[in-house]
Amino acid sequence: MLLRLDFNSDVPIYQQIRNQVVTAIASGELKPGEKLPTVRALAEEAGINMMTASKAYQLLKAEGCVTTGRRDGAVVRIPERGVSPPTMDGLRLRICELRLAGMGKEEILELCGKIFDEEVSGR
Amino acid sequence: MLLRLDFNSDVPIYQQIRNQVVTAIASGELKPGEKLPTVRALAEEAGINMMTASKAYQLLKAEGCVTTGRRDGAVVRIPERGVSPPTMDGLRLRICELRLAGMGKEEILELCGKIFDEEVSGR
Amino acid sequence: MLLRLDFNSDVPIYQQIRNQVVTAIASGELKPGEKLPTVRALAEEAGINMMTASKAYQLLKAEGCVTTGRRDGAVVRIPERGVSPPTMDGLRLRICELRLAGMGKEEILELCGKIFDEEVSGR
Amino acid sequence: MLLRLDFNSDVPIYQQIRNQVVTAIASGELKPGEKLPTVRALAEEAGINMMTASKAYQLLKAEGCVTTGRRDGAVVRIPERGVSPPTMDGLRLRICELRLAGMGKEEILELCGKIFDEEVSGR
DNA sequence: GTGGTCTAGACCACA
DNA sequence: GTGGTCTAGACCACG
Repeated sequence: MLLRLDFNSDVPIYQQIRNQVVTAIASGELKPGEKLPTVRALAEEAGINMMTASKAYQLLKAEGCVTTGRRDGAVVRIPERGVSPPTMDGLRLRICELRLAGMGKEEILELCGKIFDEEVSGR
Repeated sequence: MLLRLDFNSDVPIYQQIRNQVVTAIASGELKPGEKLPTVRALAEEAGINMMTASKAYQLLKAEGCVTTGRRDGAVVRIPERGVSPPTMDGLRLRICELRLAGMGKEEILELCGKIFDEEVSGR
Repeated sequence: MLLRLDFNSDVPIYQQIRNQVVTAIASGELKPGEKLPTVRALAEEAGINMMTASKAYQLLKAEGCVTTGRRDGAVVRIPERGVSPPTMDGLRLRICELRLAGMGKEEILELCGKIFDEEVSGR
Repeated sequence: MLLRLDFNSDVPIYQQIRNQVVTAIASGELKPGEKLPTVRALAEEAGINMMTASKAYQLLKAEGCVTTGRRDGAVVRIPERGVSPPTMDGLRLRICELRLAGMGKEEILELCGKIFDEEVSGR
């Protein structure tokens, strides 16, 4: 899995990592049981600090997307939790933005369907 | 239009304002040509710093959602720009999160349609 | 409020801080709305790093015991959450330990009542 | 006696073992004089490192909950020591957490009594 | 001036 | 060798 980090973004690096891992799991690129790089390896690969990498893993752990044991490093999991309020709020906002960009209901649904198919094609 | 600000949120105040204005325009609660309060008035009403209110308007102006006249007045308009990359990225992320929360394509599309109907009912 | 940190303890410093704040809130020493020192002030007072102090506040924030805004620093809150599983597990373990120390049911209940009265006397 | 280890927990494996043995003794599931598996056997059964198993036994021995013979054998005993400070501190913390979760004195005592009855029923 | 983020190191408990 | 913790600084967004 290849990370694409934007160091100039307002989005914290650890959040970018979290987002990309979430996306990768949803798309099937990362499968349950698969091992993620160690914090050290990730930090070196991505050219970031260990603590930043660690924080990303802690976020993912708190969401139930990975388990970080003392044995295996970080391992991918499928979380059991339902939809979180931030997810709903974010979705609502994006749909409003699409509406403002001139899209109608059908267009939006088509777009969402297309995104779903693209992202989850591998699964 | 009533602003609901959460001062404990991680989302910056100015961003909350921007989001709520965007949502209000999308829902038809705010209509093109309608005048928004001045920066000063908004700051007083909401109990926030003038710089914060100003920043929110700047954001909205940059997105083409308002036009700001000579003084502080801001007038609602419908932006002409298409869908922005952040919007697309955000939407993609939310859909991945829904997928990870266990929802299938049909459920997600249904949810999006429901949100659209709720938010844009007034228009 | 005075913090007593044991730098030789296995319990992480940020956890010690969290525990003492929780105890202080329960005892009424800290009241809702009361302001906690800034991370910088706390770090200096306690002779610890800013990030350690910050982590303690983040823990408390995640538990709903404080709100850390960009305006006021950290402010004490009464959390709305119910009893967490770790609390129950910890309580269960301690009761077993008391049993093993030779205490009977009545003695244990008396002890718990005494602790409650001591800790929550100020409230 | 069946160990239930959570390798994803933040609680160290050896501590989990210690806790469960303590609980088992308190509940009467393990009786004084009863033999525990050797370090080697325990490690194999539970799929853990021998050092981890050994550390758990060392903990229990230090607390007076087992006596270890010449080889690896460990025999259950009832400790003579009184209540340890960590136990008291932990109990105090849990009671504060319960208080913060909104429980009153009566509720807490009732809960403690219920836990006692459940855990120590077999004795 | 606040908390949030990040860096570049170090030490330690765990396994 | 892993992740967790901590330090001593720095920069930045927010207000």
